[in-house]
Parts: sequence; structure tokens; C-alpha cells
Amino acid sequence: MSYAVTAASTATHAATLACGLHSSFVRVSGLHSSFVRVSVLHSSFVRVSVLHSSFVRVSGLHSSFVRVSGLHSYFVRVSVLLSYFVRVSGLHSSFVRVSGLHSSFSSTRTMFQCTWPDCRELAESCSAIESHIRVTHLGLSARRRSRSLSSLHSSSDSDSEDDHEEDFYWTEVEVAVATNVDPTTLNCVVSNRPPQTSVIHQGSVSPVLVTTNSPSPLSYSTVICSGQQTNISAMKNPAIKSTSIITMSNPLVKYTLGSPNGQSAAATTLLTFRADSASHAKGSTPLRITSPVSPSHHTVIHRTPASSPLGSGGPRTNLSTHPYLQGGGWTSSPRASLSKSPSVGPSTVSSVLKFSGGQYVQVSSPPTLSHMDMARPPHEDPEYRRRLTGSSLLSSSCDGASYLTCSNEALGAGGGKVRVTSSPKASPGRGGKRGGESKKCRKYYGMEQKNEWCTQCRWKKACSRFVNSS
DNA sequence: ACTGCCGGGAA
DNA sequence: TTCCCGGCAGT
Ligand SMILES: [Zn+2]
Repeated sequence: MSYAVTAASTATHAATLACGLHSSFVRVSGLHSSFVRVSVLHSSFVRVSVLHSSFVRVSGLHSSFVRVSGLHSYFVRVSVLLSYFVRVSGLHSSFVRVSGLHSSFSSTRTMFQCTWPDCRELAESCSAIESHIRVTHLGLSARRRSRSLSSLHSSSDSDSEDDHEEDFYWTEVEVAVATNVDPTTLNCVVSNRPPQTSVIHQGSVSPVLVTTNSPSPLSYSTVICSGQQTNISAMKNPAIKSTSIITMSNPLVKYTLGSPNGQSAAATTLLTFRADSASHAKGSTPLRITSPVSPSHHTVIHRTPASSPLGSGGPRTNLSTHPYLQGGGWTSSPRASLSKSPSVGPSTVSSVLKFSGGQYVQVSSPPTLSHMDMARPPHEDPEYRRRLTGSSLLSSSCDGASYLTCSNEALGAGGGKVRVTSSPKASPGRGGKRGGESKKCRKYYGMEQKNEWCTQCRWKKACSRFVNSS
């Protein structure tokens, strides 16, 4: 029950630990730290910045305005359950994993853009963009660069005799992916960090892509943007009730998201942030730590159902009317067992969409927090990567590739859950390996985050969240 | 030593 | 019914 908690550690290579229960304005910054661990329960305005850090783990349960930025960090893991306004940005980071149960999300991710003249192809992984460049522009064969990490496909290609020319035709762009399913509370949060010193040719016109797309009655807003000049292309799903309007100006960008059809009062989110200059040197390995820039972009969020930022329960409390709670046909099997979870109130269910060049959105659904999450069809696996990698996306394996794994669990039992995953969950020690390891909540979250286990696991019963496998 | 979880039991 | 745990099989 405290306010203005601040913890800072620099160049710590031991465990940095910060816990805040019912706290507000928690701020943790770890520079060059390892094994940073932050747990914030029922907290507001949590901000965690970890630069050049490793093994960062952030768990925020029932928290609001959680913000995690890990610049040049490895193995960042963020678990935010029942939280609002979560924002995760991992610039130049690797193995970022975000899981949010009943959370409202916005996050940024790194994508790879082709810089060939008049081509602005975006890809999720550097191997993808490189193979695009090779095939499309260089007329070479699409080979996958294999490093020590990937043992999967390292069979046929002897890539030693190759002047990696494609290395020079792509750049890394930071892209914001924001999603929200709630049409009334907030729509979308966008963040942007243009590659300022990038080698992008001709005017550095970067794409802004605004998508409104929804497989459900609720509405998603996905905004991907990067760059300084912008093209805005809006794809609008006709089945959607509210579209988003985005206005922006640089370098102080101002987004106004609202619905043109009247309900602007409830559906408007104003967001202001500065896309500060992160000089980003384009190297052959994007992961290289070059610029210790301080990631200071400021975000101001005005929500119409205004709430006092102070107080532990503050921002949470008035998001009270949520379609999710009234069981509004979220998926095939509507369930409203959420009401069981204490002090949850309205959770802004969201699912994180990901796409590269409009490629895919993978949505699945794991169980709930609720105690009734047992009867779930065993149709989905926490390790979703198999399917994803099987499809269009390469699970990039070059050193610099940034992985972003988002898993988002939304609702109850019968497949109401949403889980999005892309990227191999490469384990630190070894490269990719075979076999399906069955990782249940206990192992997945660890003993110290027992509160995030599914109920069954907590009762030492058969796990209901990670069914199948084994 | 650790994970997953059945069966049993207390509240 | 919810919650907890001894103990066991499997790794
Ligand atoms: Zn579980």
C-alpha cells in the first residue's frame, strides 16, 4: 500500500527484486542488470525499464498502466494478468515473452523492413526479410541463415560461401502493435520509435498500417506504425462498429483514436507521445548493443471514463461495464465465470494480433483464471510455435532476430481463450530441440509466481491451462 | 531433485 | 464446494 515506489539498480548482476503490493507509481529501472524480477500486485502506474538487462521477469497482477520497456534486453518475460494498459516494448531485445490474462495490451515490436528501392516489405524476422530480399530482389535462392541456435533446418545449406548481400537491404523498424477488444474503454495505444539514423533510402517513408479487424463481435484495433513520414492505410472490416481515426504529426505524434459514428465520448482515447530519437545503427546483427539510448517517450493517456490515478484501486474501478462480463458472445462457448475472480472487475479482454505485412493473425485460446477452467477442449497448445512456424512465418533464427511471443488468455473454458504465440520459445541454454516438453503452470511460471498458475495446478490437480502434450 | 497429479481430507 | 497436501510415478 505504498506510493511512489522507486527502485533502481545499475550494473547489477545479481538478482534485483522488487515487489509492490497495492502500490502506485512503482518504478523500477535496471541498467545492465541480470535477473531482474518485479512483481506488482494491484498496482498502478508501474513502470519497468530495463536496459541491457537479461532475464527480466515482470509480473503484474491486477495492475494498471503497466509499462515495461526492455531495451537491448534478453529473455524478458512479462506476465500481466488482469491488467490494464499494459505496454511492453522491447527494442532490440530478444526472447521477449508477454503473457497477459485478461489484460489490455499494447506493445511494440521489432520488425524488419526491406529497403530495396520501392519495396517496403515488412517481415517479422530477419531471416524472413532476408529470404524475401534474396528471392525477390537478388534472384537468389531462399536460404535460411542458420546459426548455432537453430538446429532445425541446418541441414542442406552450407552458407559459408555466400556474400550476405541481403544484409544490406533491410533495416529494423520498431513497430507498435496495439490491440484491444473493448470498443468502449480504450481503443488503442500506439508507440513509435523511428529508426532515426537508419539507412533507409529515399525519404524514409515508413508505413503506418491501421487495421480494424475483428473475428469477434468486439472490435480490435491494430495499429502498426513506424517511421517519420507516414502512409496510412486503413483496412476496415465492415462488420465492425467502430473505426479508429488516427491523426499524427511528427516528431511529437498525437494520436486520436475515436469512433466516428457517434460514441466518441466513450470510445475516444487520446494518446500523446514523443517518438524520440533513437539512433539505431544498422549492423549486420541487429542485436548488437550499440546505442545506450534512454527510452524516454512519454505517454499520456486520457480516458473518457475518467479515473483518479491515485489509490490502489483507482484506475481499475471504473472500467466497470465491459462487454466481456456480460458474456457477450465472445466465442463459441460464452462463459462468464470471470465474475468469480475477486476484485477483478471488468477486464479488458484483448488479444494480441501480430502480423507481418498483413500476413497472419494467430489466435487461440487457453483457459481462465477461474476455477472452472477444467473442461476445456484439448485443442490448443501453449507451444503454438509448431503451427506458426509451419505456416508462413519463419521462426527466425539469426542472431539478431527479435522474438516476441505474446500469449493472451482471455476467457473461459470452451475455447474462449485467446492465445497468440509466434516464435520458438528458444531456451537460453540450448538451441531448438525436438520433443514436446510438457510445461505446466508450475514450471512455466515458477514457484514464486504461483498466483499465476491455473487453479488446478495450484490445487495440485491436472493442469487445465496447458492441456494436451504428454 | 523436481514435476505432474491422484486421492484423500479439512474447512 | 473450495482449498490443501501426502505421496507416488515419472523424469
Ligand atoms: Zn496449470
